Amino acid sequence: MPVAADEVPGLLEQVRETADPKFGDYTATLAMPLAKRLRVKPRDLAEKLIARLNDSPDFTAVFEPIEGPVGPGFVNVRVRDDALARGVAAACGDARLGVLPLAQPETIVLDYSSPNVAKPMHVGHIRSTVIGDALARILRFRGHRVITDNHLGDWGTQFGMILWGWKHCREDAAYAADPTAELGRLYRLVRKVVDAKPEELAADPVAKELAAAHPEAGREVLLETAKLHEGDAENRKLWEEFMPVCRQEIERIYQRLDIEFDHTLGESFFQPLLHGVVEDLQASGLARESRGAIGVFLDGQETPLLIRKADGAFLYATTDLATIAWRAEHWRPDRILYIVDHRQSQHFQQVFATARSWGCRAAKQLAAMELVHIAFGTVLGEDGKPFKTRAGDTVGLEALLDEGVERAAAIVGEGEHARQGMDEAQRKAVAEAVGIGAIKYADLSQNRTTDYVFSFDKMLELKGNTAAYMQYAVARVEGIAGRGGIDREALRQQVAADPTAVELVDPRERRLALNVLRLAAVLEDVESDYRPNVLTAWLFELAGSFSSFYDALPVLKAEGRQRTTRLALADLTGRTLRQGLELLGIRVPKQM
RNA sequence: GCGCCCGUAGCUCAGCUGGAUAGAGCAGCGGACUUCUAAUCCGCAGGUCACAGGUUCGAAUCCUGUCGGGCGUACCA
Repeated sequence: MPVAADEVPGLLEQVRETADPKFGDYTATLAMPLAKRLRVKPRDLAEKLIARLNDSPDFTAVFEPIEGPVGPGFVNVRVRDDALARGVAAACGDARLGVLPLAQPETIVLDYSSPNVAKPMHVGHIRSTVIGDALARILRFRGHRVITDNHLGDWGTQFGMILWGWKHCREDAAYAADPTAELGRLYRLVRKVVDAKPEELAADPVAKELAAAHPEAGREVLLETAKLHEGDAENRKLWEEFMPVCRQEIERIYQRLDIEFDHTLGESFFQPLLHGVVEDLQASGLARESRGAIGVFLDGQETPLLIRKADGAFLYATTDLATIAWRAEHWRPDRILYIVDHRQSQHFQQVFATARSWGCRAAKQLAAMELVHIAFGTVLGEDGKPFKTRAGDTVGLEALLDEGVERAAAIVGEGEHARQGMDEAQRKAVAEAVGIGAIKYADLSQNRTTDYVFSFDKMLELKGNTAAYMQYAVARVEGIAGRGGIDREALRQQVAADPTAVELVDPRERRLALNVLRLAAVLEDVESDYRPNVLTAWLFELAGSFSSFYDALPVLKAEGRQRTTRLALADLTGRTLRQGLELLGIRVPKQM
């Protein structure tokens, strides 16, 4: 058959799960396009293909013999029950649940979260943080060398605001009592003074008065920022004093979200390099002066990428370029992934294009590196507008987490008798896992490219496609093991050593087995489009097939091989669901 | 103006490198707890996939156009 070797992967892509079990487990659609090119009838081609497959011992070891093509030329296959059982047994005995580490791992840098210090974290940060963390965990689990870096905004105008506020309206007592809160207050106050709309200002007498007393506040704030950047001793000292306070505040939220970074190299870290970036780009002819500023003019771009303002200050494009070069030089990654909202897509397009053609020290590395902007949509309120409080402020991230946990706690408190035995500490841990899990899961289960409507009522429904549904399924597995006094480790060793101990009879056992063995394929799909929702969709399916299984088929009361089979399936499903949720950064309580 | 993204069930969304009757959840209706956690399960009902063309054996998916929405578009990040 004249098919070029490099076409094979594409053809194999045309094997997928069937839409309906009556067509078998998998279907291949490759006969139709291939037949067209070879100018033969699709069904004839499919017939030949089937004959060869049926003759191949490798094929028949795993699949039932194929009877013939269906419809225009579909080739439908069904996995042999004994082969499926062997797969379950093998996964049971494997710490990685049957997922082989990648043969060719890459070094991948992930850039996500990146809050501005000194500004309270708000809903706007949740998507980048949660999606980035999940992708980092998934890529790492697959076997890649992952480097996570939190590119903190620690050098921008917001510090000018805080410095100005510090000098004009600080309250020392408040700062002594709670520095974070006072700095937060100063930031919010000065931001209003500087760029609030008239109606917003009217609603805040303190800010209004301050604005009236300092009509030049906006300019003065920029001046404070500029002084900091120029190395002014007083501002620099204050910056050094404020930074740990701000970092601590952010760290507390990350701890609650179970998020850790390998590095936190903020904008300030790259600040000494910025001058060189501009000189370099000018020298290479990529950047030139225009209207007093310096920008990179790219073909097909209406506007330049500005790297230095007319007043001499650098911009975030400058920092981004410096950062890319630094990472290329020091980490030599194959890929850098930026998990940043979709509004910055043009910015990244320009930054990436500039970096690729930039002839700096790391030029070779830069040219070979894959730079990816992983964009996501805006978080909206239930009114379909950007998520704000009733007063019109952005919603603080911490308050959001509190509310999620609080609502979850109310639900944990009521209902099922099994929960009545839990002590206070357990309930609290469950509420935290369910509440935070719900918030993370709601975000991750949405296709990241679209805007998403934030609704506690929906995410804490605790039915349907929510974190709690999966957590509950795991708790049920734990319940079986606990109630039955099962030594799970021994069970795993037993079935791994003797796969014939597993025998799939009931269609629900079969469906569960087919589903639970898909983890590796699903993670591969997640990586190909950087979409965690592929993982959540599968977890939901898996938990669903487990719930049906659990509901209809007794496990502990079964006997002999049937009992072993069901125990093995339950154990494997529990572990797999737990692993999947952990890859999303979601905690899984043993009991709930 | 130009560029990017998006219009799928009453609501919130999957599905988008073309595949068989378009899927979930919620809401609605009807069933299932003396039996391993009912935060569950089983069933019913509900859609001209914005619209119009085109490519194809086959289109929610690819191409073109129209309408509607969001975002971005020179010195914020």
